[in-house]
Amino acid sequence: MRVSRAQAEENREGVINAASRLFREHGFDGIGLKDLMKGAGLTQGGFYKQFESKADLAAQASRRAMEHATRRWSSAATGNPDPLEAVVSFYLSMGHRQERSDGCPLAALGSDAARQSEEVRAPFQDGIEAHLKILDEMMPKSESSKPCHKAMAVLSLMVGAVVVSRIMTDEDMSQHVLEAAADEVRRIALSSRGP
Amino acid sequence: MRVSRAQAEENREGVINAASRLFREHGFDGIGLKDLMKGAGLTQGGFYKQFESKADLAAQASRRAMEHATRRWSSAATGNPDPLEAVVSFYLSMGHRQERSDGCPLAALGSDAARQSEEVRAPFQDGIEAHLKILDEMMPKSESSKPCHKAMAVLSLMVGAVVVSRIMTDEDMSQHVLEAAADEVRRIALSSRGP
DNA sequence: ATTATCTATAGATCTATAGATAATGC
DNA sequence: ATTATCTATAGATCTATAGATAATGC
Repeated sequence: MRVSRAQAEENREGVINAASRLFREHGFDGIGLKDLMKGAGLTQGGFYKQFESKADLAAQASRRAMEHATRRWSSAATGNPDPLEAVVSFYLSMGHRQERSDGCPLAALGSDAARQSEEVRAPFQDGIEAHLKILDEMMPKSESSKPCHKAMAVLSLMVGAVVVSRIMTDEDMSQHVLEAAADEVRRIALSSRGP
Repeated sequence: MRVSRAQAEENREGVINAASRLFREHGFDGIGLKDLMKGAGLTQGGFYKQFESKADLAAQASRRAMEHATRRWSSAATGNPDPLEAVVSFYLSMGHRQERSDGCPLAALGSDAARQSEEVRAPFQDGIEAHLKILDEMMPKSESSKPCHKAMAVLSLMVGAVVVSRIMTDEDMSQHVLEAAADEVRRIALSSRGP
């Protein structure tokens, strides 16, 4: 029954990784400890030897998910002639709309996260800052505006568009929302970029 | 114990109204039938004489909340010299950020709604269309673009900003996000409005 | 007589804990 | 001997149903 320390650590990571997907799919309140552990091939009983509480796992799984999302933005941006377009084209796509469990945690858990304790919201705060930093690099350098001003608007627009798009039952309108958001993101990035 | 038919109908409405607030506060999975009924001063037992299921109440409460939100936009807009500014100033405010249970259902329940059945998502779809119609009136008339193109981007931006703003633990940044979104909404509305 | 609401309960599931089991690590 | 994971369980809560109660509506 007992496994090596290395294996135990691997199992713990497995739970966090599974939870990062399962929470995005079902919400923090939509899945129980039994299924979270089963997601990593374990049983419920070991949970409290690995984590302080369900909120503790929620916090760690959210951090994992946000870091993964940040890396995805980062790698889409670096080495691309048009970094913003690269991000827009995967984020504001019907593919992203459909795969909640592997997509942006802000869109999948945003409304849920707002209801959580600081413990759970903190990793989102950090992840948002990391996203803004990446986005800000792509924005026109306007000396007058406050830090990340445009990046904040663009992130809000992108997250909001995916949330709204996922709610809609009308698939055509749903896609139209993503396209409208993409067009506007491009306009924001172009604005005042000239001389 | 039995009450008049008029009172019974009033009680039913009371449950829907209470639920429309309580779901926004706690999420669809974050509150049970007992507390939903208690919100209207009733006990759990009568629930299934009033509603088909919890999802049925979720759908009706969501419709009620979306209709209320639409009226709020509508009344802020009509009779105001600058309708968009009127909507922006209540929607993208710290006051709205803080009062989840009386605020926009899209921001409070967006991520949750995306996980629900069509039955529950349909009232959101209808409410989104109603919001877009109001917003579209305020947008510059561009003959070339598709219907509600800019309105869709503005709605996404506003919803996303409130969602992101509510997640953030850093209050200053949280307010900054709302301000950045407000600035960008104004820019979008102004763009290509000139000759 | 009908029925709106109540109390009570079934059966499932939730978070969390206790103690057994069996393999690691010393 | 220690400990990672297991089975089992406590106690609360969840959705949903059954049947009692008491007031309305005919």
